[in-house]
Amino acid sequence: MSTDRKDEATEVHIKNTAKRLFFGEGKFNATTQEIADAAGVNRTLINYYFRSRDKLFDLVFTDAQIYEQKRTESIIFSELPFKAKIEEFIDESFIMAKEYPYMELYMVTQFNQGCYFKDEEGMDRMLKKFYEEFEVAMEEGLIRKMEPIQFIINMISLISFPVAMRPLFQKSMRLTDEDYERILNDRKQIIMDTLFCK
Amino acid sequence: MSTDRKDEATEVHIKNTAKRLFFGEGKFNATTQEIADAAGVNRTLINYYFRSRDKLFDLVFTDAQIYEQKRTESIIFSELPFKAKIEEFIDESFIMAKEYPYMELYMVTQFNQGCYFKDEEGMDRMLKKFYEEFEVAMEEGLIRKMEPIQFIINMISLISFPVAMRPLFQKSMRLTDEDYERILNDRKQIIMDTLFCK
DNA sequence: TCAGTATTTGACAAATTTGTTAAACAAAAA
DNA sequence: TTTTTGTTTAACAAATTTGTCAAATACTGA
Repeated sequence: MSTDRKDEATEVHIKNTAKRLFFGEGKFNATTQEIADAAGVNRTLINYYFRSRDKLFDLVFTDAQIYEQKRTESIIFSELPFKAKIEEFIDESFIMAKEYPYMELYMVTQFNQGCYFKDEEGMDRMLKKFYEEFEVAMEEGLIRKMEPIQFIINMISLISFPVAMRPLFQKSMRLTDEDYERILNDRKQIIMDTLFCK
Repeated sequence: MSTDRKDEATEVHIKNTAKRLFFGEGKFNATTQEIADAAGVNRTLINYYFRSRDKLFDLVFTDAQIYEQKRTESIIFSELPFKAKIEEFIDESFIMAKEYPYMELYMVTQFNQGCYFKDEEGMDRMLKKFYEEFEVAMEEGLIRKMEPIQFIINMISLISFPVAMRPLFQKSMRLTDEDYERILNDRKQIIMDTLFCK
């Protein structure tokens, strides 16, 4: 039977290992051998469970995309007030970034290689809802006047870039691991202050 | 002779083509054959001029790093007032980003693979100078109170991320090329408004 | 022109990586 | 136990990619 515990364990274990290598360690070009070694399994099991290297890559990419969207959706359609939603999003993003600092970078490189976006409808629904609440917040003077898309770009940039670019920032500015951890911890407040007027 | 025009032409031409593929088109894993084809030369010329694929990659990486640092240095040590320096930096960055949108992304992936930073001394001099002027600007109430490093991270994030992440943003938010061009053009003002109080 | 030097090319070898297959092995059902 | 099904392994083949080398070509200065 293809649904017993053992089967799933190995299949899921390989996928999780790939996820860790891609998103956690930034090894975007891991070979099947490297993934198998990291998972402690025979290399050909990757072919057995996923047919090909590409199929495994696609699967991890799609999974991450869907997961991210679900996460964002649950915040946007929650009952929190606008500003609290943003705080929640920052918190969640930092938790995610702690485990998978290179995820966004990986997504971009995949999109560059011609991957396409999965759930366009869901994204449309989210953006519509966000735009509505954004308009209200702007009226209330919570945010400087600007296009909602610019606010979204600002927000995601301020959250994701420092995490994704950590090796570059840290090396070029000669910061220790402790320095950078502290800097990241301070960022939530900095980002809120930067995004909101009051 | 190894310094005549023809020699340099081919060598520089190959290097520029590699630069275009990496930084301009985001093809971080271009093979020697792909680079040679794009340059319209025989593949083995890459070995003739650069010994190995790795050496060529290193060279492009180092060149870009030095160029970026020089560019930043000339702004920081110019006679402009603080705020004008930031404006200048944004302008220059967008010009650069227009030709090489994936440069920063490439730098990060290279750093991830263990590349090291070249001119640490020069960077220290720049940071020292920047921190001094930053303190003054903060005293004058031009900027909200924060660590200078946080300001730098904010600035670079707001400038670079939207360019590097363009394929992701554009696809996930269903924006046309024209839409995104316009959004980027509006960003200089948005960034200045976001970074400065007055 | 001609010798000497630098550049370019194609053929080849080596290394790396992926995917297939048949056989061994393990677990569950008959 | 035997059969059946699903899982794991090693050996092999194929594809891709890199690097070397000798021969061919182009260029330079005497």
